[in-house]
Amino acid sequence: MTQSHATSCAMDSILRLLMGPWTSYILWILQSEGPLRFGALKRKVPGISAKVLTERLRLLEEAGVIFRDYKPTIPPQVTYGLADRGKELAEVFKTLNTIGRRWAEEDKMEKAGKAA
Amino acid sequence: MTQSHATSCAMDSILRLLMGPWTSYILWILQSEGPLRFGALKRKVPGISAKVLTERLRLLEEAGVIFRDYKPTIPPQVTYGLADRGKELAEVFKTLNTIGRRWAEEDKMEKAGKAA
DNA sequence: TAAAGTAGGTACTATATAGTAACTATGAGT
DNA sequence: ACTCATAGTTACTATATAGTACCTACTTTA
Repeated sequence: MTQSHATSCAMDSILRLLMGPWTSYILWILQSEGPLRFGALKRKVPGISAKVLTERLRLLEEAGVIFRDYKPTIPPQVTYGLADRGKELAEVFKTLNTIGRRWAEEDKMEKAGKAA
Repeated sequence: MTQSHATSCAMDSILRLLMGPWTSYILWILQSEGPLRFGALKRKVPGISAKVLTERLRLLEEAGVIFRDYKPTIPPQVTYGLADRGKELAEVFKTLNTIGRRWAEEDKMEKAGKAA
């Protein structure tokens, strides 16, 4: 049995989406830099391959978290940006980020205390 | 290059923790049912193996999200429950859950609208 | 004497998927 | 004629890890 049985809550589908590799980083960039073209976005996420970036963007678009604006010029122009749902998520991100920072702080203090 | 390079933000480590298989489900149960013994918890997460449950619990404990209370009786009694950090996360969970539910609602409406 | 329950640990396998490299069409520039 | 850029796609490989099955020590109960 795979875990799909047990993942009944709505939150889980969001987590599953967000947790793909690079995903949170991609959203973070789109949130802080605004809409970007594929190539520009790829350059902002050093190390990601076109394949994986495409994969992630497709999933995020399908979930309605980002929009995709395709202009069939030559060469084509494809722009990605946060949709309403993405902006909603960005708020939660900020909370998680704050919590994460505080935890890291606490852990550091704890370690320093033990070392003393 | 693996993605570790790119995951600089604090939020990411939390997401990475939460997203392990079953993890959010485990936390959800501990939040709604209170502290549970290993066996009881395992029974509440149908389909999970002892190995994976142990693995997840260890990670959550290491992150300070849950506590582990070990009593070396025979047979041993080990109780797990939400620590302060876990309760903090539970708040974010509720937000995500609400958002997830609304999205699912919206998606359903959308689909119904298209079908008509 | 044997089975069952506790809380796991160990060894192995199977599979999903991240990563790599090469390829697509089109046009612009030199 | 050749290269570069765009926005991907396709085919292949490599690896991390979820899953399965079996093991531990000890006691209680039948």
